[in-house]
Amino acid sequence: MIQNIRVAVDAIVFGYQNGKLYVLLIQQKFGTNETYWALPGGLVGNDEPLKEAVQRELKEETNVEVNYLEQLYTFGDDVFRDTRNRVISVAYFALVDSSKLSIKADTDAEHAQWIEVNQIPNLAFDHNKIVQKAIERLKAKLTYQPIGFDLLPKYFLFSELETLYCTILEKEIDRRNFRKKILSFGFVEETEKISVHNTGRPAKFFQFNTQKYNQLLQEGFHFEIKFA
Amino acid sequence: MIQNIRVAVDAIVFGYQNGKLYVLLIQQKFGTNETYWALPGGLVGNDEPLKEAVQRELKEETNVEVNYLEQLYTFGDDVFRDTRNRVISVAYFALVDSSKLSIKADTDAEHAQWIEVNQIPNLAFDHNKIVQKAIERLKAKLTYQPIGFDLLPKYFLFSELETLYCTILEKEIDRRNFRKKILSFGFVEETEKISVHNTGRPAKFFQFNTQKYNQLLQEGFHFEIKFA
DNA sequence: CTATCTTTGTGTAAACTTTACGCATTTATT
DNA sequence: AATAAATGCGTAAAGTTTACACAAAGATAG
Repeated sequence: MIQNIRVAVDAIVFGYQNGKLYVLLIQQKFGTNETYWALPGGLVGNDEPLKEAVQRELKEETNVEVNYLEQLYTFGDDVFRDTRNRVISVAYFALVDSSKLSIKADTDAEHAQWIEVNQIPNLAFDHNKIVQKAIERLKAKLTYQPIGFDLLPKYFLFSELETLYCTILEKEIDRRNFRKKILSFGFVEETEKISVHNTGRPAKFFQFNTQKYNQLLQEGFHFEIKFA
Repeated sequence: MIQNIRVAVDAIVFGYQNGKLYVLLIQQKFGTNETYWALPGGLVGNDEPLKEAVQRELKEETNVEVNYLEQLYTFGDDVFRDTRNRVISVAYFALVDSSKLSIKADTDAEHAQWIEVNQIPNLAFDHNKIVQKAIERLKAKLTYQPIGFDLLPKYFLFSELETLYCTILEKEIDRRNFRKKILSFGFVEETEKISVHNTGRPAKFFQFNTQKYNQLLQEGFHFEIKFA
């Protein structure tokens, strides 16, 4: 018996801006009239590593390069997901910072769009399920890995970091305890830069020190943020 | 271009007994003399869900039925893993309780064996890497999900649970604090049964109450055991 | 030019958890 | 009866988290 199964990759790319969480989707035409929303992705090349396939598809379909990329889950229990051929899909979870939220509408990227997570339409195949799983992963990871910083620009305000956590975790967090906790880790550093907004006391910009974080990891440090 | 990639599943099945952690491996013959150790697994059927494929292969090759099964990771970046054809492998992570550590040598199961994790030989393909990843997952999960109980018989002694944690996490844990912590959760219950061993005070058998655990989960409970 | 608004930045006391042990209890063995 | 080995219970000190109060810095309006 000859095995006849296709292998695809899909990407769930999250972006964050102004208290809102977005997912990168593409609009595809099926036939003449019908359009579908779907996750960026496609078939894997014969000699192409999975991770490279995701990056290639993202580049081709959306012209986005990600800050963070990890495998999420392989969806392959739905045997008749696609009616023509069996396809199993290796889904990847990715993050970009807000500077990339404006997609440069190159090549094929014209149908790519950032959609707010609570406004996601019906997607093709089992893509809604995949997005759901990705959101759960994002929520979980936020509390035990410092991935929140990959969703923010290099220099950010503490209030931005805090609002990001509140938005994604859908929780109220005490501003003062949050700041104390994060600063106690020692890998988020004050910079000289100062933000001047129209109202309130000017705030210092902070940055994530990757080197310091890695050093702490080696010393057995374990990142964790919990809020009841 | 036609895609020509095979899809396989592999299982990393852990078992525990008397302070030792084991992995289920199979011995395969290549040609006449050479034997290889490998993880149980094989190609997925055209209309077969991934999870069912793992269970089928396990049954066929080892005659073992698992207590716990979850997807681990999809290994597909090593393009020339197998020299003939590209194969991507969806690895599953599984647990059995000690009652199953004696394999009934049925059918094809004669070449299956439980090997202690720190005595694992060189395995076929990238299977050593896969096992390593599975051990990491096991260590991590032990601290945030009550999966330790799937490695023990229905009725177990506190000292067994404690030694299991010490063995797998490779840490010293204070016996008294461990007991207090676990009992405080409320889903590990004392039974009437009493163990009489050759030495020391007889100990009560305990059991995991799944129903109680699920109820707590619904109330927002989050399992966690940390030990510095 | 001072009062007010808004957001940032620092501190501190109470409640809760974790850690580190001490010791009594129950059996088998000498 | 004394000893050894493992179980079972308790408590004080150290550390963390939670809840909340208030000062500081700039913008704006009167």
